[in-house]
Amino acid sequence: MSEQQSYPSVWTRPRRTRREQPSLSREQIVAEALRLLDAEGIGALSMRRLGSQLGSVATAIYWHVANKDELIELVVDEVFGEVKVPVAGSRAEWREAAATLARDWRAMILRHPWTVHALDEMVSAFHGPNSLRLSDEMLALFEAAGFDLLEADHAGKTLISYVLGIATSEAAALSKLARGDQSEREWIQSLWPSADEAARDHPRLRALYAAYRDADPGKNREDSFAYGLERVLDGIEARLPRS
Amino acid sequence: MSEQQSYPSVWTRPRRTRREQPSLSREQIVAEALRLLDAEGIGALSMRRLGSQLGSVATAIYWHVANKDELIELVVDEVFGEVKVPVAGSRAEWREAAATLARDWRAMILRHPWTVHALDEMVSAFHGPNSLRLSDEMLALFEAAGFDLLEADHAGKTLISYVLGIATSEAAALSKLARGDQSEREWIQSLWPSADEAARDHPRLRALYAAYRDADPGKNREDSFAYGLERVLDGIEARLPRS
DNA sequence: ACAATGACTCGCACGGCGTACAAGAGCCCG
DNA sequence: CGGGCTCTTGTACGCCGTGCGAGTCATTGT
Repeated sequence: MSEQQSYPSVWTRPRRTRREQPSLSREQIVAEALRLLDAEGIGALSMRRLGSQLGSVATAIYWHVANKDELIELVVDEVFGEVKVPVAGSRAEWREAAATLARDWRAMILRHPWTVHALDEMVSAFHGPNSLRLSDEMLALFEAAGFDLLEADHAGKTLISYVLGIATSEAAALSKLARGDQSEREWIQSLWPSADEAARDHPRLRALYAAYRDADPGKNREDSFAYGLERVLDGIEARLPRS
Repeated sequence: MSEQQSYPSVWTRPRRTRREQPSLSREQIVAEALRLLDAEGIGALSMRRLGSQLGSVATAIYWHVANKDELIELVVDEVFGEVKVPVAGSRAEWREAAATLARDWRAMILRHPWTVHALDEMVSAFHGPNSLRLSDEMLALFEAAGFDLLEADHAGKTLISYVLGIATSEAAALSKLARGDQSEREWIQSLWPSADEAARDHPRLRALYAAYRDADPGKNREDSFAYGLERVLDGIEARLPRS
């Protein structure tokens, strides 16, 4: 469909497939964009590339989508759809439900680290159906725990700010690694010169690096996330009206 | 210096200013880049634009800086330099010191909302001198409070993850507004259709929007940040060995 | 039966981008 | 005087997003 060889005769030219349905659709475009983003990161998503991946051309996309930003908004709302909010009937269940939500949200960001580079579009995507649902369900979760509406909003924002902050750092590092600038070995090695340099003026940093020297970085990130999550939940739980 | 008119005579042509010192320097380039970023956002920073702003051309910059990413790393470390960590002698002072640090850090991000789009470069910039100092001083702050090295690291990461997460959201919204896509009035109006839409399926969201209807958005953000900050500090403080 | 409309797709062109590369220009040291 | 060092410039390449007009169907109105 994309190759334009010149056919020698009308007869050999393939009859235009009757247009049973449009060859492009918004869903198809969004799906392929998501595939590209997950596979190769934000740098690989260009309208030209996306068009050819769809067996078409860049400009054809503009019928279905206003511009690239809008396309990314759609993809962002799509991945918001992957986060499910657990329902908690009792206050006892609330803490575990909130923790599960936080872990799922972080996992979603780490599955799609390019979201980190789409923050502008995320602002708009917050009006998408999936993020509206997410916000609403989260509000419900915190209300069920015993907060009134406004404090439920604040508490929820607190939790997701923590998740967003830490997952964003992780995702940025991971996607930088994944883009193949350097392997994990080289990454650590590139750290050591500045660590030595730092040793002169910053003894605490040196001690910290030494402590992390031979640890599994993935496990470190998990532990660090889990630690902070407990602290944030502690702080929020302390505000709950005593049962 | 950038205009290349042909002079009619050797005499009218300005004598090449003897090169007392190079006409460009890394410091100068970084400073001008920062000015551009603060004034017009990340979209306005192109090597060509920066070059002409410096009375030169884009390619001249590459003598002083390897590439655009490295330039941004330098600017990012520069703004890290704006954050000062208060020293806390006693445990009693720790909480206020940590809160001050968090507020300063957020203020820095809101002063330079483009940092939000430079996350990849921030990962590298974490090896810059200013961020090393920042990390070290923060570690010291949490150690002084009574944590051992590793928990000080975790607790510090928790606090800055929260700050980063919430300030990032704020900055993304602010810089999108600032880019003039729409005024604050239009922004709120553009919210209402989707709020009405949301009302159908998401009654809690509607109630929340109504509650925020006539409030000052700036103050809301302040309150929200302050609330979460207290919760996070509560959660961390609860882990301190009892005095 | 035929024309008109609307839904899509495509080709072309514009102005911008980062940056590789090579040629200069001014200066210092021999 | 001449070579080499430091720094600046011009040119060029291959990308990018997207506005615009022309083309290609399927459907609808007459």
